[in-house]
Amino acid sequence: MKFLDELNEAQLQAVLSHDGPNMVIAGAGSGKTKVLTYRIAYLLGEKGVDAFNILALTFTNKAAKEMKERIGHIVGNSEAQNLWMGTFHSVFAKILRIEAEKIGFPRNFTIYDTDDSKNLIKSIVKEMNLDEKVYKPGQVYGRISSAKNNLISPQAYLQNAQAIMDDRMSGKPRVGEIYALYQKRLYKASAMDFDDLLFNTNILLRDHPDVLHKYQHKFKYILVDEYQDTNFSQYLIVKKLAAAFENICVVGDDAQSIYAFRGANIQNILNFKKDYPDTKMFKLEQNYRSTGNIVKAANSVIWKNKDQIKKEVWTQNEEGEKITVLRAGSDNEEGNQVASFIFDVKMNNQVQNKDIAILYRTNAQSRAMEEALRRRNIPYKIFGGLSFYQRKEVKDLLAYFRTVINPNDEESLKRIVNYPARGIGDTTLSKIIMASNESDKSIWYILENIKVLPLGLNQPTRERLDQFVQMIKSFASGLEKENVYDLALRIAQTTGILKELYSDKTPEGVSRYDNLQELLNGVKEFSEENKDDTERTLADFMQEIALLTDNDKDDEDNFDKVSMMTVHASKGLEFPYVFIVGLEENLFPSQLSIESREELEEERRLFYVALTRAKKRATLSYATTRFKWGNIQHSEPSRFIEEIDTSFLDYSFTLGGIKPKQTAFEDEFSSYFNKPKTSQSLNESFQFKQKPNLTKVSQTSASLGSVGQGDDPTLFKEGMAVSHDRFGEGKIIEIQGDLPNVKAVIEFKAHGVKQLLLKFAKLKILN
DNA sequence: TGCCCGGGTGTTTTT
DNA sequence: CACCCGGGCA
Repeated sequence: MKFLDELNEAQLQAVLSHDGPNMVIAGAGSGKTKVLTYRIAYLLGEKGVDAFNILALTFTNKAAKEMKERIGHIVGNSEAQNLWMGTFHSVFAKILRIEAEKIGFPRNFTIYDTDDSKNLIKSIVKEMNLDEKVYKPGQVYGRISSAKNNLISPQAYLQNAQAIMDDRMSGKPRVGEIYALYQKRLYKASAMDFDDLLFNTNILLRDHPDVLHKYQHKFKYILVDEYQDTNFSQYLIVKKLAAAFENICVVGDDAQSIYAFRGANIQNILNFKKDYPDTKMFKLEQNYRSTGNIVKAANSVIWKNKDQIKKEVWTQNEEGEKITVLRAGSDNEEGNQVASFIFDVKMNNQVQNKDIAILYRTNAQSRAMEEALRRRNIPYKIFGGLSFYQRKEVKDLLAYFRTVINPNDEESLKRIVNYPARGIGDTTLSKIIMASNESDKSIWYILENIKVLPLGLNQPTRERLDQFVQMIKSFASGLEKENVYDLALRIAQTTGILKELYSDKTPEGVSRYDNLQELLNGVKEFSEENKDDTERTLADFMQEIALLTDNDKDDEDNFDKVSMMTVHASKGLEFPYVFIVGLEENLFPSQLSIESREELEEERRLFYVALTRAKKRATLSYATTRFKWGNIQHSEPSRFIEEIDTSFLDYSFTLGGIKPKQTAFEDEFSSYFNKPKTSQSLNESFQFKQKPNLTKVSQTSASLGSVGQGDDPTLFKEGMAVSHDRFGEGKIIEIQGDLPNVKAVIEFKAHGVKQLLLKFAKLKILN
């Protein structure tokens, strides 16, 4: 095969070793995707393996799509089309639909997204009369998710000593019960959450040897990309499927494992050899992406980690420029420095915007960067954030689609039963929900029988509910015979959603309407993509969309913009010029991670990932003060900067930096002088919020004529009598926390005990 | 039913 | 600080 000469020796060996267990440790930028692609092409083209017998699992839909395209180029699209290639979730969702009945689910089960799951948990917490402040849906969901990723069922969870203790320690002893009820509700709704797609696949393969046998023999060759990011549930699926032939090839880089916090287990890659003693291991160590300086700097950092597979990434590329370090007095100034640096880089090196990326640890950091780029008229695009499919109006219409496909889907049903408003209020709904939970029948079942069930609802209400049921049924009758776009449009029109948004002429309303049009266009495209003769249904559309994220959509209008994203989101990407910002202790590495070695090592890997995105030049920046929770906080440079061997660093730019003592006012002032003086930017500079001044005043001197707000937080002591605008008079029982987030526990005469943040509470001292 | 206000809370992430 | 949520009120 002629394409094989495009590979280096290590890559070639990894491609040619087609049978048996193989592990490819692929350093950053070492041509990992190339090896996977050619390996599959080799199996297809040279070894005569049938595409239907190959299973390739990737981390994102995007990766799967790109790889399929590349393989298509080599062996032809029709052949590539037959590969089973996709994310764990999408591949096993497909299999679960085929085998659904075996584990007691209908084929049309709904996939709940994270929002659905959290809403469901929220209603369960309410039902159990638990405190929502204690049992926060997000946290409970996290617990349940990690249980599922470790294949711990609700029953097992309730008896799991570790889980019981953890929950007790965190003050949430009833998580196990919530989990059990949550699972019951999912079942009643014929729904699975993301983790269930993997959990239930495990159940399916465990309890049905015939099914296991079938897929073991179907997938004679299994390839797993980003193996370092698999969790236990995924690991076990792969292990079971591969057990018959052991033609399994995993590709990954332990140094780039950055998802442990959501259940990924780096041990999966470290222990692969134990599972398959015959493993042939290949190391791809030549980096084709970055300059010598960047590669060596990255090495010098990652070698500080204890947990790793020994390897040395090297490159033949030129040494390139050293890594620049920028130091700023504040987060805003950091933005300005980075923006002006970008400006210079563009001027001096003929660089396009799309060649540049700004990477940060947390999303919140994007704002200072945005403002600075905007002021210099540098176009940018932020990755991440609210996804198209999570927008309210989109979710609303999708909820109709979901209800039509699976009327048992309670989260969707609850969402739309009274939207657009049709006189079915909360009271009515809660009666129905209660009846549903008591009888263990779905809400839909109750609604279908609403006319004969004695729920204490009046005649007109029952009438309206019945009309709703009839409407959904009329849509459902079109599922099999109506063209998917026609049906979708009919739903959007008949329900009145389109009309409702069309009449809203505010900018937001217009944009919502546009979003619905975009969704409908998506359905139209989907129906026209129809390659085989079989008509694609609305259920097919939802199946495709449920596991899609914005990153998977092709971006049309991002052809020349600076990319801004979290380091996590940058994995697998590369840019000639990379700026890693906010390199400060307690930010990167994150405050949450500096206590244990394992977590700190993950932060270090994260930094390694960030650094190795850069092809030509990397710039690191930090600020000595930063706004956090509305306060200025002092910060120290990140240990990761110091961990880079100094011979690869260029500190000269930090010397001209503005002194850390500078006040925020001067900061804004200087930034004003640094930027092009167009009238527009002049206006913008006046729109700045004057954040720090107020805070400072209240922290240092006692209320200098503060606008009748309340007394200075430092003056409050335990035992004092105070008064509050709303709660009236009370007595301070306890003072907690540090300035400026001091909390007071106050017993009010009329309202009982409350905890108030002094900086907000506007408390007055009596006498 | 929807708006306003006070209060609470947060700042990895992806399927 | 900025955003979200729930409660109170019109």
